[in-house]
Amino acid sequence: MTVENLPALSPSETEILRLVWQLDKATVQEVCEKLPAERKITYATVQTLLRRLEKKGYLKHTVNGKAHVFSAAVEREHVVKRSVGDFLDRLFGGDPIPLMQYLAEHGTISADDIENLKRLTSKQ
Amino acid sequence: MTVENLPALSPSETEILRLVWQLDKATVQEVCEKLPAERKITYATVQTLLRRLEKKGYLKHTVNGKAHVFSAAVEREHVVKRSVGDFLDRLFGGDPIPLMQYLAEHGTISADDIENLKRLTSKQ
DNA sequence: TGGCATCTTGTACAAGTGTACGATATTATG
DNA sequence: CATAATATCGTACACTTGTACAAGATGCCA
Repeated sequence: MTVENLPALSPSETEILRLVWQLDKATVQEVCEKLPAERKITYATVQTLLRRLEKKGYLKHTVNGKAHVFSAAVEREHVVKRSVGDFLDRLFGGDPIPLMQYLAEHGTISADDIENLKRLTSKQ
Repeated sequence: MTVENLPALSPSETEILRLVWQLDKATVQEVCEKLPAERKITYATVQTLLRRLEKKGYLKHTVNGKAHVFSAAVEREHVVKRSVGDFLDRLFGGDPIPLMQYLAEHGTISADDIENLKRLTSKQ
């Protein structure tokens, strides 16, 4: 399943999906624990979001005891690609340069980081 | 009015807002014309989105003849800052480096561009 | 085996979103 | 001034999203 055909991710769903990626496999509880403390959201809500992510095709689950263990059903790279692409289109008309510039100016990005990036791009 | 207090932008609203920025001032028609051809959306829909953007506080309008002329009510910089910040949080847990990397690897970004960015950051 | 703790499932519901029709107002034009 | 063209405004409506409760299922421990 390519990401292209899947329904779009809502902001909250994206957040949850990221945590599942980070944990590789995760139960509802584990995702809850990984949430930043200031993000007050109940177990039940996380559960619903995981369910929706599965229904949309982004996650699958296996059963372990009574708990569901969720994991990615599509490659993270693909999701990132589409998400960044969409974001870029909407906010910058598709041009990545202004975003790079913004990050370079306002992000906590050092000259070293950029040096590394430069190496990355020139290496192919 | 700082952007902080304003209701969040939906994807479609963001797209329309970007066009208004691009045009500086724009009527419904002008925004429609600026839309990419493959984006099939009616005049009425654009109108609604512009109205909602105004209601949310992102746009204001003056009247010229029978047409409304919309323009930004908040600084683009601020909106970009918040949008990028939110996006970064959701998809990358707030860390800009992976996004930079992604753009460097997959975007159409030349080594020259990066060189410029480097100059940008090291200059402060 | 009985119950506590923990899970999932079903369901809910208000608000937001994407999309747009129909009615009404306004302006330019013949 | 009548009318066509063009605007806006009110409204609609199905779908999504964010958030969550309540009820039923399941596994664990005494």
